[in-house]
Amino acid sequence: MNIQEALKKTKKQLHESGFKLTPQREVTLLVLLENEKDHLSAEEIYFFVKQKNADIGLATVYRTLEILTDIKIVDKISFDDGVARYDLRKEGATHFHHHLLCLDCGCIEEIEEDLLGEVEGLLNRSTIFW
Amino acid sequence: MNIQEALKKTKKQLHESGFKLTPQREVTLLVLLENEKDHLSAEEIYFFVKQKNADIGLATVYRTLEILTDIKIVDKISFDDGVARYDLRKEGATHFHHHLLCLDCGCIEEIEEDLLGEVEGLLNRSTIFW
DNA sequence: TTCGATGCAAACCATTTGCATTAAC
DNA sequence: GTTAATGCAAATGGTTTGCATCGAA
Repeated sequence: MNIQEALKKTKKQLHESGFKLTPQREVTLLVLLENEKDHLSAEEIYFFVKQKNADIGLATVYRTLEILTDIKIVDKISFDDGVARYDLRKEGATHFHHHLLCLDCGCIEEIEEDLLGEVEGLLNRSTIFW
Repeated sequence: MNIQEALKKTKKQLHESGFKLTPQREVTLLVLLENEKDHLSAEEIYFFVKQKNADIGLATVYRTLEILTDIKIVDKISFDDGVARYDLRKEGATHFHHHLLCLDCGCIEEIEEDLLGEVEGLLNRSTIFW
């Protein structure tokens, strides 16, 4: 699926969840899709969004990310550096995946293997993994 | 191992790492040992420490917890609520364990099963798990 | 005696919020 | 036209830091 298709799909999800489709939300989604491999912080997303000549405030980026987290389009990740990062959910992913954080360079890698599948079966939906 | 033994042992670890054994550090260790089952935040630890009539500032608690994290006596855990929690390492534990956070009541449970053992074998010591 | 440790208050900084204005529906 | 969404600036709150003092070694 290319970016335009994915954008269309996520916009539809937003709309179906009862939210208005504003240009600010659209450009934030676009930045997330264009940087799917990275784990961007709100400030970084704000920076990229501004580069697209978007008229947007940082608070709106935060508010948009909160909505996207609520409707499960992105996952919010907290490492110990005091900055939350946001990760687009993989197509069809039903649960969180893990990350490796390099203590030397700070880079983040994803663990592809499904480490939690077995345990998740035991849990109800009021529970999230960490 | 009872609390007094454990305290003696962790104090030794602190000292062997080149840190001074101050009353503030000792009482912080004691609170951590007495609440081993909980996942206390710095503020909560400060509260318990103060209850022991200790003359200590919140900044010292933070500084002590940073040291204890560095020398691997505790693990620092970040959920998405903006408060770091601190978890005494289990005796002989060589890697991080996982947590379940209840979205209704906020309680935290530990996952006993070793979910990461296999993958850890692939990694060098510059890497931490999340 | 020395140098690390402490307490306090101020600084920091990511995130949230109040409010008047704007725009999606 | 209604109501949610936005931008801005101010507030929030957990954590860190500067600095003078203290005390473990």
